[in-house]
Amino acid sequence: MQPIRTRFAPSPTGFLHVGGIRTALFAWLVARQSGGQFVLRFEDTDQKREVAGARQHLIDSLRALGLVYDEGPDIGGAYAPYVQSQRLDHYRIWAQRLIDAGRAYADPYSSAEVDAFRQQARTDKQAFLYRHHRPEQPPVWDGSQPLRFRSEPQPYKWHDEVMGDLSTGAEVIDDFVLIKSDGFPTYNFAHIVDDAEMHIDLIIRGQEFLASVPNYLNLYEALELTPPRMATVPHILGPDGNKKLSKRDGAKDVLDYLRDGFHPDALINFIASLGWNDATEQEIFSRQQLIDSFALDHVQRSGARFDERRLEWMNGSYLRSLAPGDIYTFCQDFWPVEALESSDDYKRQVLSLVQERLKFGAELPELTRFFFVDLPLNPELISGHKQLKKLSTDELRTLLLSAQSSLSQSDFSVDDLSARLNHLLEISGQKPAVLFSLIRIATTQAAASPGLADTLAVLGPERSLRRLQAQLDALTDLN
RNA sequence: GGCCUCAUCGUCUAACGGUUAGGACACCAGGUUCUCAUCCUGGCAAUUGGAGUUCGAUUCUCCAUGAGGUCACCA
Repeated sequence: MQPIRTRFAPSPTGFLHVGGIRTALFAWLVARQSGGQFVLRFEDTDQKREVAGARQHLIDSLRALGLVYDEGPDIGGAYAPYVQSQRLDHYRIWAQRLIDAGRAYADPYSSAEVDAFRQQARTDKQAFLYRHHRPEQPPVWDGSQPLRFRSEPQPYKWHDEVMGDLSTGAEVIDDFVLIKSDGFPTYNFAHIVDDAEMHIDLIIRGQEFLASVPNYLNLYEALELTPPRMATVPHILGPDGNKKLSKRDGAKDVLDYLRDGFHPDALINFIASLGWNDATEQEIFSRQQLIDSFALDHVQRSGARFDERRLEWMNGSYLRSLAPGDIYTFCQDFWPVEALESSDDYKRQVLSLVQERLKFGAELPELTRFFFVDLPLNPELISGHKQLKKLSTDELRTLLLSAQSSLSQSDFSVDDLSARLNHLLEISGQKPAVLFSLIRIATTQAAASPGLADTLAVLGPERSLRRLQAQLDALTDLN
């Protein structure tokens, strides 16, 4: 396989959401798979839309997900700079070539005049084409007017790595703006120059650019450039709508997912599988497996909905597979505040019990708080229990007293606790649903917890017996 | 309105003319001595509609419908 150079070229106008990440991921996968390079480039030609901090945010997001780029704004490379606002001289040179060849001209109209043309087209229920108003004797371009491309409309057929063979008629080709009156190039012009100069082999981008491709092809011809291969990926849709995923649809910053305790590998796996699969029934892919098996022609042509529940399942699957040391490291920032004073050893024991029920890191506090602090007694856990609510207070006390006397003799190893709990089951004649539930509730005051013997063993004798006593006291007060 | 693209279970998808239309998530039921979860077993559930082509269409063609994109001195 020939090495393929790909790029991710976001504009620093906001945070990076899953749609953007997916484009970056696919480009990264192709580069890694082929032994090529993955390039990051900032397309910051619209100063008005720039958002403070967005550049660093993009870099942080890619880093956090492990989408390491080989060349980019902050690390340089053979074709630096990788920031369009620092490449204006490059665009000037290519623009001059077009002017000299008679393929670019100054736009003499005011924006109000162009708007009027546009309005007329709308009234006539037609697509707006500037070239219908192309001036016969345009003024010499002095940089104060927009510079427009003099297109040569014709039909095009081309191949898209994802969408397949595409074609359009000449009616979609227009004289678009190359350089704005503020001196900055448009995306339409700048990306073509940059991709050519940076020797990008394959462009992967969202479907919002699909309609512009014929114009690009026309410009490539005027520039005497061979177009790179192109791949168009459909948008990721919101969870309940059909709209393109946006912040108000619940699209979150990928860093938010990381902050909530989603594992980068799981996030990568999930986003890759959103619209792509290798035609097998495999669902979980390691990073290397993704690199090995990814193929653009297996990317879905229709948009996919973002299903957070599936992400949670996948993340849980990843967390369960982590080795004890790795899950411990992963969870470091998610412990409840009450765990602050606890030893590493104790926290490791707790984690070994809750690892299999953790879907993402931010769930850790609610799952583990009772291991670190005595929760307030919650009478509803008993009064609302379908078995326990049938028992009298005296019966509950009797059961707890026998549990107390047996457990106080225990060394609190899991084996001994299990043996004693089984014995209690026999002598009390109660079902596990009654006896174990009661002891579990008394010692955790939590709606859910890991297995009883395991939980007691981690809690230890002091905490367990104290909580048993507290439950007894509460039941006594009721009498 | 013009142009382009898309269309399989609720969701993500497999089946590149022949399958009882497969898998996963979610959901439901049962099992794993208690809860929650894991794990196991089972269940529910789809080819947008209509014409063609063909011995045979999820698959090819056309039309309809629906959805998305685009028609910026934004990317």
